[in-house]
Amino acid sequence: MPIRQPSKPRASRPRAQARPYHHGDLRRVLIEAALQLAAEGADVSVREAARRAAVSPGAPFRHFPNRDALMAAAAEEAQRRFRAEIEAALSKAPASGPLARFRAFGLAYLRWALRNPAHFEIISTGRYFVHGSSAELTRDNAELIALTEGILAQAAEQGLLRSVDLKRIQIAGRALVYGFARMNLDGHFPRWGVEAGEIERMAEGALDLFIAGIAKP
Amino acid sequence: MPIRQPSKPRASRPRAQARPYHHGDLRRVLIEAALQLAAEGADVSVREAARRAAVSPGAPFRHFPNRDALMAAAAEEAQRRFRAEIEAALSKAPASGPLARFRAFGLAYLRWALRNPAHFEIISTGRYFVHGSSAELTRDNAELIALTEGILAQAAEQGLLRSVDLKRIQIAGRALVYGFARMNLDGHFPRWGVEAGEIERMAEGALDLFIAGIAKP
DNA sequence: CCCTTATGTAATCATTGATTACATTTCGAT
DNA sequence: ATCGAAATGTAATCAATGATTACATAAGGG
Repeated sequence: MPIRQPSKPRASRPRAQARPYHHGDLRRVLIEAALQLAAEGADVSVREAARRAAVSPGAPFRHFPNRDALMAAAAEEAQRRFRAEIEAALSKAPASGPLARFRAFGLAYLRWALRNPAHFEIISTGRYFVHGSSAELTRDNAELIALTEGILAQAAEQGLLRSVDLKRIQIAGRALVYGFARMNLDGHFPRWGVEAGEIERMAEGALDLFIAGIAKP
Repeated sequence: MPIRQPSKPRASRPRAQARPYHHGDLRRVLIEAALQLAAEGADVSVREAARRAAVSPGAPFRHFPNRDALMAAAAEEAQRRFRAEIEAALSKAPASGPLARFRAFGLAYLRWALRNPAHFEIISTGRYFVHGSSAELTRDNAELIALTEGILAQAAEQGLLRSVDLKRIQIAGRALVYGFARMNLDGHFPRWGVEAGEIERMAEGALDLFIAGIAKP
């Protein structure tokens, strides 16, 4: 695993070749290429990523033992961005009530998933690499879940919920936003897509319906 | 498109070869092989389906123009089974109230999806063939949606719902069951899987929570 | 009975993931 | 500074797969 961050390839003797033999930060570039390919809707192949990095087809295997490892690394990067966006949204509504924070969380989740469908798929689907093989991904995800559990616990403390079965609420809420994100991803909103924002408004409506359902009347 | 159902290959002159040159019903067998492969967790390849049918690698292309067409046919078959199970469940609760029927629908949906994850994926994911390329699949799915809309309309007529925004309820409910089914499919219930039935009970709980949320108190 | 059509086989090609042998660069120990 | 080991890239190669083409065989209607 290449950990060191090599400085820009030193301008040494072999000035003849345009590209230096060593790439500089191939690992990062390959991950970026994989994410870009996914975002373009193309299927991610190691060779195509290598092609985009202007490198031989075998080079990526110096950094990733196999295709799955590349996809796992790409998933970790995507998950970082996903999580950053959610935490940013929450930090903008710090003092609001627990249910408002719950809503902000769900909305940020939905917005990111709807706007980065291919990256959401890589993160969530466990088809591109063995699910659970990345400790970072597992930990990040667990922390997000713990975050919602904390918010729900606050809501329960303040007597805002009809039911105190927090686990059930948590799972149902997760299934709702996950389902919405995946329905979009899987092409279940054909004609709505024509007007951008329509799907996000539907998602917001579904989330509000759910929250109204769990809130004490 | 081979429509005719050929009778068992006639025992004519060339008795020497064990298998007759013509297969009998290769199309059906290939679809079955594809579904079986998916159910086993293997990725479905045309060649492997041909192998299972004991036929040359090129033979499937006499029945399907490409891999996607085979997958689409497999999806149609799976959808038929899915729909049959839902309609059977509904026919067993014909006279119950609309909310009970809504619940029965959701439960049948979840049970089938949880017990036939790979087939559910083929139906729903639009990754194995161009989503919308199969008119039968599209129609079947639309009819299932119309079914739930009818049930919800009944519930609204009888004043059982807190909100009359049926479209929103429909979408949210669909996202919930779809999300639960896909979370299972995508490996988001790791440790719960140890005890079979645990996931189904969680699904039932989430569904009941949702129904309690939309029902008038 | 023959001829058209449907259906299967065999050979072949491009793409892809993966491995191996070899070349070049980098870096630390001396 | 220099030398050798480790890191990193290239070239060649392999097996599997989707797909196409030329050819072989079966089925059934005139």
